[in-house]
Amino acid sequence: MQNLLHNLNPEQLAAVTLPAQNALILAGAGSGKTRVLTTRIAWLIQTQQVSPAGILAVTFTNKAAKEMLARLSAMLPINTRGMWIGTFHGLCNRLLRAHYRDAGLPQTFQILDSADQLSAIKRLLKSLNVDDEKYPPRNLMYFINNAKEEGLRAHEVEAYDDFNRRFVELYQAYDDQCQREGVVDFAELLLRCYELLSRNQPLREHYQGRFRHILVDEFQDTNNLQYKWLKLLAGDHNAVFAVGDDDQSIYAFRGANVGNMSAFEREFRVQNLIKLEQNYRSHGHILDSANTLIANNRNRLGKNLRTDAGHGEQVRVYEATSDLQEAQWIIEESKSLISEGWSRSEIAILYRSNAQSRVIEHALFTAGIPYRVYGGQRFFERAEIKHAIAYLQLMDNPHNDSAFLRVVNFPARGIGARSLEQLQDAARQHGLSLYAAVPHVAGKAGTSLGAFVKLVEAMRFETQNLPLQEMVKVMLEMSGLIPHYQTEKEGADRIENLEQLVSAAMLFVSEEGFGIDTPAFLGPKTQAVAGAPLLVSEDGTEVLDADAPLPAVMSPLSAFLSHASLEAGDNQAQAGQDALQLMTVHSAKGLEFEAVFITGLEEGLFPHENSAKEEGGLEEERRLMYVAITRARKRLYLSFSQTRMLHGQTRYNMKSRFFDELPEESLKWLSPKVQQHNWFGSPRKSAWDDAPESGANTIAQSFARKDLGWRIGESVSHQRFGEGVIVNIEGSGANCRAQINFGKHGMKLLDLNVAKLERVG
DNA sequence: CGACGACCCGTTTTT
DNA sequence: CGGGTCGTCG
Repeated sequence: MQNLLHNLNPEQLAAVTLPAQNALILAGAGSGKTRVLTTRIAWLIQTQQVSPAGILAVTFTNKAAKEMLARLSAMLPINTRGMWIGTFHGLCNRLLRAHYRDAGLPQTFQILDSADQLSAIKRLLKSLNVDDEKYPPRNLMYFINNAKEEGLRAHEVEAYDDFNRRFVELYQAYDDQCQREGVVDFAELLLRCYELLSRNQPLREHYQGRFRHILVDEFQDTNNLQYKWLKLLAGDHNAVFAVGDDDQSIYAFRGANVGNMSAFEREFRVQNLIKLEQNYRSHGHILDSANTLIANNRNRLGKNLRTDAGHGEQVRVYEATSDLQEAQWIIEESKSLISEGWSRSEIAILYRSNAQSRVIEHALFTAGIPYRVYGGQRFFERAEIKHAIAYLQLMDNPHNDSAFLRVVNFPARGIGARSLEQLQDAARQHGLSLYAAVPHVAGKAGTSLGAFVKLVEAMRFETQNLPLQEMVKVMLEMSGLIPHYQTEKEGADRIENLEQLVSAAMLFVSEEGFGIDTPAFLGPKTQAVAGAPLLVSEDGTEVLDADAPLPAVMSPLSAFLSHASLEAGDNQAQAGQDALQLMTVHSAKGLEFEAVFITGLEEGLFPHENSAKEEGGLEEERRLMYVAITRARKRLYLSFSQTRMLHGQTRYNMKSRFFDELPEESLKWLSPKVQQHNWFGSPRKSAWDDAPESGANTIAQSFARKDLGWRIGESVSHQRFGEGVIVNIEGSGANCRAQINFGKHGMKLLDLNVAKLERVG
């Protein structure tokens, strides 16, 4: 125990050793949040306040769950298998698998990822002859997911007008389709589980009685349904230990509700609120910048990070003339960091939106510096993998129409649109799945469709007693996927990926205990079963507690398919090599680097222009900036550019308002703030007017002399609107007007003969 | 049935 | 500008 607790600071120690009551831990960036969470669990177990089976720890990402498990295994000598540590979705999946009957699901229900969900919706709209111009599939998807995340079924959603009523009807139709096909989307996983526990009292009481300690990571990211789910499981007697940081709430756009933190404090009658404000990551100037910036937000729970690390270096600020030149500067700066001995993987280049990476990538590529971009396509999202998964899905549950349609004619077997139309008609007529409707189709179409059904049956029969990885191998051959890609000239990469799928299956079997004879499987898991009470299902049959070994609850194939949907796999293409790290600010959350570049700090980009329209949008952008700043340990660079190529045209942006919210004494302006003169003799606040970059040339060309001596790209000041940049000038003489970007005051069209503008510089 | 061209649109993302 | 989708040809 001494070991566990030593080296904790007083606040951390207080949090770890709190009594078994609800608690809210406000954990600032770099304050040792994960450490507190895992040490808390270890301490509870080691002091025998709870058995491993009494722990429920919830995270948002698989990565976080894995890390927690890994740290725990290092801390505790015991087997961690009895503990429930996972994502909201993973845990709900597990509960639904164990209690599929009570949840009203088929045993082999399958999980739709977002892409699957969207195509299911498109298919629905088509089958109902709905105009997808008027009801865009994407909007319907948002509508459905939002409703589900509020815990609302179609019949509970208020239809306030005809348009909205149609959405509600389509929501109902979508749920019916999913039920018919035996599939659930991500939000459904949570909602179905919530409904299961709220309707089924014995089940609810069983799990409430079991999970005496519920621990939640990244609490600020919970949505309303997750909050309700936690409240339900907590009941009146369990202790919820919620860890989060309201200042790092950056996912409101996908349903996260920061308000859950104060709601939690109130509704769970939190007596124990502990702030972790000691930062172990960043040097002083960096931390001061973060603190000063975030102090501009209202509605905070309130927190100020401190460090013992000393001031360190100032934050370096750079003004570029063009996005190209900004990229070049980043490369030069990185090069000198690297030559000073900084490791490439400890340097991160962050941007607000993915589109910004292009220029930087290009410059890095030209300079021959290895880099890695996060956020691309993930393993299980690749087309060939999706095809293979569809075959596996059909083998497990042939009524999955999405899977059926994906591969019924891939590789091509002469089943065209007209055959499928006949089949879909027959299915609708008889209320059957496509698979089941095949016998109702006559003629040539019926024959080829029948052959496909026979193929699926054969794959199922041939593989029924094989280990998972063999099953995948056989499927790849019998389905014709491998032969197909062998004849394709660009198929080599795809075959390689398909082979990786076999490896993934093998790895899954060994890690998840689906290797039937492994000692890990027979050991602690059987004990768990013996100790777990049998539960009586609503239909009177006995079912196992959901911590029965997974093979007792679902087949290896079902489990692997869940895994493929819930954990789409890594999205890092070129792993291994020491490379610069490129990513959006969002994906940088939770990571840290020695040196960080925050790029494109311009009005309209960061803060993003769309954020102005949203309620609380600017505050979320500011939190995003806060997250970005707090990623850096020792060195932080901030950069912006006067011009930027976006959507095929040059934009003239003002520097981000966030610069005005940073402490001046912590900043060091690299590009001198001196007035210089360009070719036209007009001043422009910049040190780079002679930069021979193409971006600068674009400006030069657009500097064709307009009337009254004003120029595109020039910085001006207006009595009411403050500082702005001239974006365009139209007309001439008495009719000369300028379009000016006044940043937070927006774009204005001003008559240059009337407006009182002053040059800035 | 596949290839190619017109056209549209453009934050952030995990499960 | 560039990626993705849709529709029309061969």
